[in-house]
Amino acid sequence: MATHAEPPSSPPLTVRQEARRRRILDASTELARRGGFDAVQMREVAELSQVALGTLYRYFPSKVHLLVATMHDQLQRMHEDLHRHPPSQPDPSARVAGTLMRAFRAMRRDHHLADAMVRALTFADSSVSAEVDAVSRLTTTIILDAMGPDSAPTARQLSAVRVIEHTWHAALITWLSGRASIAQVQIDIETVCTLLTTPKRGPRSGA
Amino acid sequence: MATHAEPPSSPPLTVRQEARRRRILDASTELARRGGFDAVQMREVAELSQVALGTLYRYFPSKVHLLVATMHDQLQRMHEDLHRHPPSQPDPSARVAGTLMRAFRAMRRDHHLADAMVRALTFADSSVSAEVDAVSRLTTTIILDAMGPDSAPTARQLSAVRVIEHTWHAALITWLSGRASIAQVQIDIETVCTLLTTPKRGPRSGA
DNA sequence: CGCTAATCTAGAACAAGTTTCAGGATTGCC
DNA sequence: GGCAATCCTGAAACTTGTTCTAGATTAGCG
Repeated sequence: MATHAEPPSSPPLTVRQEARRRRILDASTELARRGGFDAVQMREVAELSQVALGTLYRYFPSKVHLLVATMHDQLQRMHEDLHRHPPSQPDPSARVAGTLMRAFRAMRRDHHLADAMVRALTFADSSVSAEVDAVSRLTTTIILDAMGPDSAPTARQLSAVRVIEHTWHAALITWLSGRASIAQVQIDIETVCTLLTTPKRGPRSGA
Repeated sequence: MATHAEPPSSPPLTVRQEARRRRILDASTELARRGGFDAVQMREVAELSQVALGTLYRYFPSKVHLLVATMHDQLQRMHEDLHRHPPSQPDPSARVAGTLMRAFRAMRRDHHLADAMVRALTFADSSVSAEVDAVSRLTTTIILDAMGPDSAPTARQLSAVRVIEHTWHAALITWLSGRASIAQVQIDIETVCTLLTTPKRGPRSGA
């Protein structure tokens, strides 16, 4: 399976097509940076990336597809960055919280871009599930990387990672819409990350 | 403060205005039940509720406002229902999980309606924050009710409730878009609810 | 090179959310 | 009952996501 969903059809893209796709993603990122979700207008993306509107829709069948792909693109950058400078806290759960807070700082630097990407991600319906799944898998990978290669994660920890992702997205949303402060987001992330180092109680899957 | 945001301005609504508002909410609910978010078209809502389009916009300044208000309306019904038949599990955390699973069953019965309400809730931007906040407060109330009147919740538990709400919304989204099974949603909810009965570790606020 | 299929372009057209406006109906108030 | 302010109606207009069409361009291939 490819790292990202292939735009038009199965065959590999030509060089020019790859370049078009990149121009489109860059235009999307740039417009999102300027004004968030609303500023990413399909006509403007087409113009800025020097591509006809119909072509844009051939590469990304909807605005939401485009923005989810943009998020995937940005996440990949962050993933590489994390490989270069991995979190250094001693505790796995603290490393995960630290990683998410680092991502959060990046979002704060570009809150318009964050707005566009996160709104698209949560607004996506089933027609975008493949692309959203790709983003979700990448996020999971980033969190598991932050936990460290120590031991294989327990079933309980995998459940915790799911809940951490849920909380991460929902906390971002409340922050983006101005209903939660930065401090509140931090508390929420730290709270949910304690799930990683909690003694098993309900579930049957102990380490 | 009123339980719901007043539609046009501050003064209390006349009887006819109250009736209009109710017709609009009912029309919204009915259309959402039929076909989810996309089926709630403002022109159709106006027609079905026998109100001019301009009037609809006077009561609810956008489609998202309307659907968030619809969610608030439905949550109030569920809240009353819970008062009549409160959850009976012995453990507070199990009562919360049970309550959310009951809500989830209601959503499964009307998954189109759930789609419309939840998508609107998470798509809402800052212009809807007052209304979204009202929904959030009501949800918090429902969860705290489920925990029981025993003792006042600790600070740690209040943080846990926030994270539970985050997880609840995000898990619903993944289910609605077909990326998570019913069983998976249940696991996520049960996982996050263990936060309520976890020994304090990071925070300083012990019971 | 010349052919064919796929792709790309420009632009019109369509759909649904939102805004606007002129005029009629209701309401509050004296 | 009459007056002013507000609200409501009906319809058109505007915006932006999406689709469609007809004609270039390009890619792959003999």
